[in-house]
Amino acid sequence: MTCDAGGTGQQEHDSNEKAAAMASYTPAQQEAIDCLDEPLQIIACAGSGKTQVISQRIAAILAQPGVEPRNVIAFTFTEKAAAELKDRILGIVAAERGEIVGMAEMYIGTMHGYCLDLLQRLVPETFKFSVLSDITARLLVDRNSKKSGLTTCPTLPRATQSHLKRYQNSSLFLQAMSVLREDVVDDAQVPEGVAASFHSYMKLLYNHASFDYTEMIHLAVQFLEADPDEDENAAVVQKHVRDDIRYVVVDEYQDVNPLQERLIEGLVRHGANLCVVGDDDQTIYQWRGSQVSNIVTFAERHDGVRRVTLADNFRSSPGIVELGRSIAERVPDGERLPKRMVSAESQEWQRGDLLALSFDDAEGEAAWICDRIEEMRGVPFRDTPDAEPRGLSWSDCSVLFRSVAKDADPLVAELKRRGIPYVVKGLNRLFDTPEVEAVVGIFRFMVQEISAGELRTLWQNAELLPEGYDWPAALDVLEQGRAFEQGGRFGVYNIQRVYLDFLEKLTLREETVPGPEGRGELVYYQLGKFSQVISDFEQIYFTTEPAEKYQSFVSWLTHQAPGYYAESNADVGYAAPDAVTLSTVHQAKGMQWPVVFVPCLRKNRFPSQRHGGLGLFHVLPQEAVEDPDRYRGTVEDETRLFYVAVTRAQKYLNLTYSPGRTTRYRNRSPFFDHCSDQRWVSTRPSTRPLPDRLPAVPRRETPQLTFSFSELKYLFECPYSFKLRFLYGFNPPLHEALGYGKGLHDALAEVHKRAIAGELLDASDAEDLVERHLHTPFAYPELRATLSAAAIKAIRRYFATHGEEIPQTEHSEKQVQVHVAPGITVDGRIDLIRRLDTDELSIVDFKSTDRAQAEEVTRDQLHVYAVGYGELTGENADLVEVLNLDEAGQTTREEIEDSLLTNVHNKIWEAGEALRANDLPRLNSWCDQCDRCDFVALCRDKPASRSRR
DNA sequence: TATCCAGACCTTTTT
DNA sequence: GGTCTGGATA
Repeated sequence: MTCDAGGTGQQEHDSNEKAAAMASYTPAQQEAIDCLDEPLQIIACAGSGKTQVISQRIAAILAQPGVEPRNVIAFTFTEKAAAELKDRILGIVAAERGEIVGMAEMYIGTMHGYCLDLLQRLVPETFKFSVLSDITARLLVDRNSKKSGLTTCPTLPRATQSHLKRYQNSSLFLQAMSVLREDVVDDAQVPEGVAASFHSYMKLLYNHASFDYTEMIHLAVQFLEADPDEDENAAVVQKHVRDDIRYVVVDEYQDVNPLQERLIEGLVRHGANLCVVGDDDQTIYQWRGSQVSNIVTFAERHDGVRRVTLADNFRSSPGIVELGRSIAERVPDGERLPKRMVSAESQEWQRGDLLALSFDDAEGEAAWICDRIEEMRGVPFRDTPDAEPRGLSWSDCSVLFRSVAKDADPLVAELKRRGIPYVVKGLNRLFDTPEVEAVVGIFRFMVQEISAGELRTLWQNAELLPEGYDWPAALDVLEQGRAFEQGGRFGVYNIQRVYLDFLEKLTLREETVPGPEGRGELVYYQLGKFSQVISDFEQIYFTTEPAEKYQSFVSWLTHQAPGYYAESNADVGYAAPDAVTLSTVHQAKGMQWPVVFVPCLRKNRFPSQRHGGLGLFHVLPQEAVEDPDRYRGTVEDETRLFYVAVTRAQKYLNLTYSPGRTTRYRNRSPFFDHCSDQRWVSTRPSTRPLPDRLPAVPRRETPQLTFSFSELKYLFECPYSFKLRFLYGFNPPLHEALGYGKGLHDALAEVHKRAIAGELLDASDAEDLVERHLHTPFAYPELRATLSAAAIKAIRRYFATHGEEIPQTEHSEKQVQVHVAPGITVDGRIDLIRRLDTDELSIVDFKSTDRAQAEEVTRDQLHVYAVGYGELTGENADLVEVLNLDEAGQTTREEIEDSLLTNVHNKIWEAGEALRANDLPRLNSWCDQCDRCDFVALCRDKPASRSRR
């Protein structure tokens, strides 16, 4: 599920009223919107209404005769930006032309998501692949430290060590492995040993049926570039691109890396129109490989490019805009596109709005910031020139740090002391809390690193022992769990199981957490996060020898994991709190606030000094890479980052400095001095009284919610189980048979897709299909054999009972989408849609006995599919069927009724609203739902009348 | 005043 | 491993 909880900053939209009244585009904006047939490059300065222009242009594309939504692709950099853009486009299209059919088939999202989707729709060999996160990729490499090529990867002579080391250098290794695929690399310059490591790593990835983030795009690009006569998959992919793709829009083009550039080229090679949107001044991710030269040389690389510059800033006062411009112009001319941002004067500038102040120490600085935040509360502010003024509130203020982790502490302490509500983003400290220390203690006890007494002390100190807790029972879970010599299979020694059982026996529920009101929620959030930590680890180490597995887990917890997992304690739920935002400048990209603080402007911090340590260029010679400096970070990069920080402010900007504790950070940042010299900026606070206060009104915003069908299913079944699963992050224990159901689905998907293409498979293909699609990484050998035999049988059975209907397949894995209300969208795929002999159109959902991902399909869910299908095709299906692939399985078949459809629509809407209000209660009493629930032990006791299974 | 050297310190993060 | 700082030295 993706959700822009917003909460903290307003997205870069000029508010919805403006969107509605936006008959008035500037000439430049209108030119961009109208240009549909030439390659278009939009240079969008900060606050220039970029998202609105893109949305309007896409609406114009869709309004052309003969253009269908599936002909359009729009890439954004984050899922959040995608949700925002999608909602805006749907809004415009609905207002201009009412609902249009097939919107689910317009791709708006990240390039990674697109490539994964493309592969898993068109290339059967990839159906079983799953995606590794940074964390799980690193676990995989460390677990297979030799096989992955990590420890055989040589370093260059000037490094202090000759090879990369397990654990210590795995993230560097992964960076190098990514750069080798993402960048333009001169193969001749890559040391032989590194090339060999790369080969090993790729082999490991494919053997594990896993993509890392880079590989999704890399593989898609290979299919786009390969000779279609030589590669069947390439032919299929390229045919799809040639037939379907007519418009490609790329947002944040300045952050595109060379591999992504190749993807874009591959998609438009057959004549699709390309529009790129970006601002070279806001490139802040070079260190991740993005290449500014893409945007600078775009016009040279394409014929007949129309270039439109959106220079009007609708966000900020002239003071902010001019200050921002002076910062951008610190970057030498040759490195940026010429442009001149001007203020559209949406905000008024007054002397004293922009301050640059020095303090003697960090405490003084923090105290002043808090004073200023309190002082700003209630100050009249107009969101747009024609809006009624309202009083500023907490959520109108944000504090942007170069490094939250290093610099935010004094301010956090002061905010806390004064009781000002705040939200911190980007803090890497989940593992510092006593609660998580106590949880880690569980596993340190299991490997006999600490005694039972010490464990209990940890839990006491963390204040996590509920009233009347049963310590011996809880301890017994751990004793049992560590009886490794009993010789059970690895699957028996399930870490997640132990963890959940321990919490159960301790009777630690959200409401039994000791302490003040609200602590239960925070603690449960931490416990849920930890459940995720376990999942990440077990996903890679599940099949390791139990004793070794627990030992590895503990050392991973102590040495590696603390660096990975961010805690954001106030982020529970979608209800946006009225609070001051503390965040890094990076995370503030795309946001705006009336009041912005940029504190701790110290030399060596902002701009940040260059980093030492074993780095990328100890593995790859820098000559192998084009423009190696971008991986190192330059002053110009920091300048652009500072530019981003300053241009977040709409009206009030407070730049402050205080010396840091160490000599290194004692001096003022040159950025601070630059700003002090600008005439818009005052170096003393104004003594002029602030205008009369209004009541503080927090900005209202509607968070974007997008959920999948399965998430919706949980929300319908039991809101509290949804909360445990998706808000807190609890994961059920991994099951040994995991992957069985997915494999069956995938095999049948291939059958149906081939049928659509006119190729009919039969029972004799069953083994081959299972071989290709069944991936059960957690099964022990006998189980794997059993599952494989069962799958073959199930598929043969399917051919026997439904073989005749296969030619009547209309769609397989059809992507559908239900747009329930502004900001609430449900996404999903329908397994199969087929025409029956009765000429009725039927929506089919496959079911299999895969305990770990049992899809208890409800009538509601099927009707959601029906609604989605209706929105997609404009045509209503007649039936919904659940087809059970089990031996004894029964097929159910039901007519679709209009009244049910309306009902479901309302029900989704209600569920979305409840989610936004954070109203996710438990079911009233124990019921069948609870019997099946993985987390019932975290929720309630089993009534005595229910017998144990 | 210029130069040398020991010692301290070490960011950002989406997919 | 690279960079910055400040005190020691020429």
